[in-house]
Amino acid sequence: MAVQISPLQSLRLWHSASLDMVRGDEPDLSTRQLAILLEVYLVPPPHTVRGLAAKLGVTKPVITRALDTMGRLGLLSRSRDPKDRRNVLIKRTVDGALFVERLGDLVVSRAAELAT
Amino acid sequence: MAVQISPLQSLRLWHSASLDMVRGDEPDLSTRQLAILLEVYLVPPPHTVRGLAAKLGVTKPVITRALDTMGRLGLLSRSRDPKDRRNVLIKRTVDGALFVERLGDLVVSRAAELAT
DNA sequence: TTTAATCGGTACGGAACCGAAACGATAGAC
DNA sequence: GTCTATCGTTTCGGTTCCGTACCGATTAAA
Repeated sequence: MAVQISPLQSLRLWHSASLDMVRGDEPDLSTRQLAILLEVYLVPPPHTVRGLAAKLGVTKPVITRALDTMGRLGLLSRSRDPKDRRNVLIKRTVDGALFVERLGDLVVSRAAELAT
Repeated sequence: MAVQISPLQSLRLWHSASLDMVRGDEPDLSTRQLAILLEVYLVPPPHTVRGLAAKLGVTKPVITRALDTMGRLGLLSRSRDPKDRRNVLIKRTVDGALFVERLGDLVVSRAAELAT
């Protein structure tokens, strides 16, 4: 079932959601960081640095730095792939799952408030 | 008419929209910049630096810098308020309106692709 | 007219980020 | 065992951003 939404509603939804993120206590993530976070939590594993870099169309250090920052925030973690120790597997965390869950609930509640 | 959307759909929608922004040619705006841009284009004027800072819960220099950056990109412009020359009024631009319009269309098309 | 309040912008030191390039570690080919 | 390719990370110089504090300009109050 596709979601029915008008351009103006889309913008208003994104607007209020962005405002909530900026105003919130948690440090607001950059667009790149958010894209990485959602990729990890919405797409089935495994996730590697190289794979994420290709998916986002950015260089590897961008991913490494974003993982450093979000790792420090506890939103995700890294571990070596035991099968191929060159790889690093990006894993979900409990805190990260809660964060993403709150994000989804936030959008839902903002969407419910939308007028035509 | 409120928009009906589930948490998972919300996250998938934000995910694909973020990916589009990151992958796009245009430099991807930060969450704060996007919040400012949408505030200016969705809320009736006038918009001042101080007002935006209060609305977003950030300091003035954050707004000044964001206006510098997005002004350089042609997404909005500044001009002194002739009524009270201490104020700076933030104004919309043609390029900015087109950018925001594309953003709305992008979300709509991504929403249409969503499965349950 | 002097004083105080209010605007946006700037200076500052520190932090995070950028892409390109080089690096060590690991794995596979020969 | 020796190359070679492929990982993720680090280094590099340069840019952008952060909040605090201060500045010049403008307005309003005394």
